[in-house]
Amino acid sequence: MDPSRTKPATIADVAARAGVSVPTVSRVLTGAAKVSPAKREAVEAAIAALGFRPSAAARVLASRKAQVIAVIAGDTSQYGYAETIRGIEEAARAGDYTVMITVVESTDDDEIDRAIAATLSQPLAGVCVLKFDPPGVAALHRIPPSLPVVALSGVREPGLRQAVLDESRAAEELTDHLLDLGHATVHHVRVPPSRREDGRTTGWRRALKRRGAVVPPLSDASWDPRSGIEIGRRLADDPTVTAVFCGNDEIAMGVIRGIVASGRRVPDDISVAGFDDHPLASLWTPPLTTVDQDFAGLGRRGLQLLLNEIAGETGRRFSSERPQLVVRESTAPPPADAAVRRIV
Amino acid sequence: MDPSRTKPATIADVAARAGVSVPTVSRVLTGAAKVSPAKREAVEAAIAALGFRPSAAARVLASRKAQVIAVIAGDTSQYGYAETIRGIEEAARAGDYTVMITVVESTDDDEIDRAIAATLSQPLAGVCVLKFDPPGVAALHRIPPSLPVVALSGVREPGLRQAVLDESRAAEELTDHLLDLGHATVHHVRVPPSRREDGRTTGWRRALKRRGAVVPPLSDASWDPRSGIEIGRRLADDPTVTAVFCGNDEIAMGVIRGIVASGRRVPDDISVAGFDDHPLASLWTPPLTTVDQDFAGLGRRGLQLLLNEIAGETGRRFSSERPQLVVRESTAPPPADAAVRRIV
DNA sequence: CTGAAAGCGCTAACAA
DNA sequence: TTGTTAGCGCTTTCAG
Repeated sequence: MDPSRTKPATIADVAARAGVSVPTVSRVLTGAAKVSPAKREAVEAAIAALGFRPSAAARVLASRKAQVIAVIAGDTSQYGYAETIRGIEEAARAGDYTVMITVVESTDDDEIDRAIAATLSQPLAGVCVLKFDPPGVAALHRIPPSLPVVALSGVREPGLRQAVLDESRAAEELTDHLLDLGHATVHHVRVPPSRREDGRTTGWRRALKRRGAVVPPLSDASWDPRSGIEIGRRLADDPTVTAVFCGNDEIAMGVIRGIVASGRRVPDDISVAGFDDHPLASLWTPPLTTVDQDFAGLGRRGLQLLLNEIAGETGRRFSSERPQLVVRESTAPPPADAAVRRIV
Repeated sequence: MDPSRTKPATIADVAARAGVSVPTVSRVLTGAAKVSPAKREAVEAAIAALGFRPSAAARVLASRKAQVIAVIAGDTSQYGYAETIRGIEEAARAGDYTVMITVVESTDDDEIDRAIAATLSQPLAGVCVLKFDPPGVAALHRIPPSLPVVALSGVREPGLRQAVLDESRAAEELTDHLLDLGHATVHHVRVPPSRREDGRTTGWRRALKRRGAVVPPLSDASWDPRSGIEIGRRLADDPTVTAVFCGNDEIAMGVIRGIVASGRRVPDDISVAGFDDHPLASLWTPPLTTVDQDFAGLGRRGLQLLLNEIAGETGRRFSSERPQLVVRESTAPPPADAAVRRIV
């Protein structure tokens, strides 16, 4: 009587109630083989009446086919990660897959193995690795080669099935925008890089070199927006700094805060640009010039690639998209005296 | 030779290689029964040599015990949700559980069932429902009663195993703070409520009534920070408005933007407070007065409660924590003329 | 189209 | 302590 004590119906219960054999029930469940309309209806009625839900565990065991996608990420609450995961989940749900999340916080192999052990012992259809930071990159190498894998990141790499957001091209375009405004060079604040050099930094450097501008030393920020404040202060103290490109919008907000605290204005004295087009970027004072990254789309594309591989398709192993430059009010031409100084 | 074609080792392979029976391998795996050191070592060596990883599906099927926790949420990329999920995942990983995420976007029973069907067919140890919005609330009722469930939310409700962040107390305190500053009353901008009335709104109303202040009409915002802009404009147009309490920090940022665009100052003309202590709240101009919510802690506490229930403990069914008021610079006494108008 | 028989990889009694 | 014997709930041959 107590529903909480009723144990779930099995396929045998359904078969009995519908007056058919167990394999017939299985056939209507999987839709694999033809079943006469009469029996099919009887089975469906029994399923509904019993509230039967097939056990995924038994199913996986018998069919050797899983319906779970594991997502491995270095972080889940950062804007970009959270959005990417949202896109993955959305696409997975549409394809009747379920998403499992595992966070890896370290780059140490043993720690990674420990973190992903519970997940890898699950029956997995495939794995999505968010390769935006060192832990994500390290985790990629610990996935058994027998599992279909797709990497999502900001830089193309050979030999990998991956969906990317072409950050270096976008960063190059953003740097060009600043240079076009008349700045002699552009400083860069880097967020924790995924490799020796991430796409944003690469694009920035490439634009500077192509235009013959000096490549100033990098500043390194953490993921915490407040880490930008001190960097902003330091940059503001250097009178030759007129343009700063930050690795993400949140750091840009911190940097602006630090610059303003030092008594210099944005963009009048110093232009500051971010990256990502965070939901608050347009609300910031001043509204941020940035690059719109479609993270949710990246997640969807990545999952699609993975599903293709799972289906055994030999087609595309790669999907790239170019983020869009969004010019707002935090970037402007350098102040007149800076321009003069440059010419001299 | 090709590792990608090697099929995974089974427990039988391990047993054969170690020269023991299958159940003995199982015993060292589960640690349930005593095994002689010699055999244990042989088994462990075989496991390592073969890179054996037990199949969770088979394990679940045989033992009827799952190691997966499903998290059902209405959103995953919002700051509060993302942080809560991070806390859940962290605690789950520590307890060797794995976390599965499912998003429900609708409040329609059929759609919810469709969304969670794939997840519920998995062998689940328990379910965490993030009950902060209407889809989350609706989803709670669609979980089979046979499954251990814990609800995470901002308001206590009887009959539920739940971890809460006592929002109404905190909202009351925040409203009191504004009233203490000398404001005649406080306006409220609500984010999509989880019930007829959410904790933030309840606390606000309670404080106002207790202090004998007028309860002004509510404004409703969406989750998009930009929806606050228009509301800010409208509020700024009403000269009697001197204090606004927004349902979250992001909306507060939008509201401030709208107020400033209308030519009024924050906090000089109008005080604005948020809720959540978003990572950018302290960087905003002006830095936001808000309430610090420990979402990650909420997630950890909730998961702990769920683990207790799974372990069959009859102990605490409830865990509550009081968010902390954080006073920064977006709130101040009302302008002198407003005070006069109030006395008259 | 349908049913009978045989597992999937593991754990849980039960003897030994 | 250890091995033997039975399944867990489902899918997959294979006959019919």
